[in-house]
Amino acid sequence: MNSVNLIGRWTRDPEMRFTQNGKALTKVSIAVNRTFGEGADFFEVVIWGKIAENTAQYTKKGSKVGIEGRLQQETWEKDGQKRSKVVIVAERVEFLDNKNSQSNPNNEIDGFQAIDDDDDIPF
Amino acid sequence: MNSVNLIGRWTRDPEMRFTQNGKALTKVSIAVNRTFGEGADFFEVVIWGKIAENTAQYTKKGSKVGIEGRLQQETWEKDGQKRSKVVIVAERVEFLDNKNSQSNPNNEIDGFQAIDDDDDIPF
Amino acid sequence: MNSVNLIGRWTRDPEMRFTQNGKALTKVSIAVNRTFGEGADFFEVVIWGKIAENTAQYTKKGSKVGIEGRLQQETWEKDGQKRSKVVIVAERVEFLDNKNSQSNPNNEIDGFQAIDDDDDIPF
Amino acid sequence: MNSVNLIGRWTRDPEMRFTQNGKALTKVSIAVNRTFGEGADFFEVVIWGKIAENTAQYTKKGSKVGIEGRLQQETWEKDGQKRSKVVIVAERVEFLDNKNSQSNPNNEIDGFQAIDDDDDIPF
DNA sequence: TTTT
DNA sequence: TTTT
Repeated sequence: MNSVNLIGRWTRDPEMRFTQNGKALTKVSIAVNRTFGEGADFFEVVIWGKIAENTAQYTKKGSKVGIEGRLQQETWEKDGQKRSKVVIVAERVEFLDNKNSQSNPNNEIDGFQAIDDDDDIPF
Repeated sequence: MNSVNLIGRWTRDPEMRFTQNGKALTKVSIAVNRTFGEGADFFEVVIWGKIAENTAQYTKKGSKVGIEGRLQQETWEKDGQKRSKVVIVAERVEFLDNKNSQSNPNNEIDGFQAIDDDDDIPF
Repeated sequence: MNSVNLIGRWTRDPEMRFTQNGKALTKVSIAVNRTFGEGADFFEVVIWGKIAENTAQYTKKGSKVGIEGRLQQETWEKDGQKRSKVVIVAERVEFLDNKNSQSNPNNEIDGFQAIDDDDDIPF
Repeated sequence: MNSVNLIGRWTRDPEMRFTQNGKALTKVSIAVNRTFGEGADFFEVVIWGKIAENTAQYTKKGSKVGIEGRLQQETWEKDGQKRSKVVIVAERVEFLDNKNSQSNPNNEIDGFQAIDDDDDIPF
């Protein structure tokens, strides 16, 4: 079991690219406010596939989002040193800014996005 | 382990009362939209203590909220029949309507509310 | 967002069947102990696909499991009355009885089972 | 909202100490197996209060546990460089080794431990 | 209806 | 009984 749920705001615009095998990959950072209003924690978020595309397209720095995902340890080498950090792999991203509820009455982009990209999800 | 995380909207105004021992108790129902936009699920939510008061004071029918809590089985008797249902006991409620972000720059009621007033530890 | 995480024990043997479209469906009930040892809550669990098969094959009444899933409201009619109840749709089931850690050194069935076999809806 | 749920095993013995203000603090590291059996992720876990004491007393390297908690960003300075890492603050720890289910039929230490230390929780 |  |  490895499950994470967060609500927060992007601290910068989501950056999307395609990997060599053609899969969309978005990286972004989230600010999660602490319970009693004293500051925030900042985490790195990694998103794959169709929701990576949707997130890059429909959200930006400051957007409020809800995330369902899991924790992952990323490891790499730098100067012969093993380094590692914890990131959140988002499996669902819910867009929580209802600014567009006027202009988007059907709420099509508000709500969870599908996990996968290699398929058919209407979006 | 018993952990639930939801984002949704109240389907009616939260109803608060005080129990005999003076503890605030709010009951409300939440609509949680399904992933692919096809309908919603409706759940009953029970809130205790200070967040019960805050929820009743600052949210209403239609308010968007994030909930951290746990599942609980409520049981009772009716006509000599044992009945039971599942409710969510919310230990934190995050108010997600940023309408008030203008009028409430310090964001005091936006964000998680403390669990406790002055009593026992629910967590 | 709709996310549930539980640890508990099956209160009865998982019952598996295949739906008309050939998808495995397992129903079972879980007992989740409360924090301070006073009793338990009982919830109904619904499992689809390959993990439905694995759960039916490798677990039984009394098995300890961890569940990742989501809440779902089931509705039906009885005597012209609309009825409804809350169930947990398990998207992952982790088998926590390490009795078999001897006989199953590779731990292949201990740990999360994949959600799907070969089809739609990864989540 | 900031919620994490994990099942895994301690990679080393939990190390407990008391802070200056007399609060118990346990640090430990957890290995969480990936879904399809390919490897594990390793995370640092921080535990406060009574459950810090219980965890140090009743678990050790290799113990299987379930954790409910939240993510926290720890920051510090090293060589004039700002550094930061993500840790899990465990608010509940469930002991999942049922070795003692024989010798401990009442299961008193199996199950969640309370969060706080400044009180009375029977344990 | 209930698990350990 | 239901929210947007």
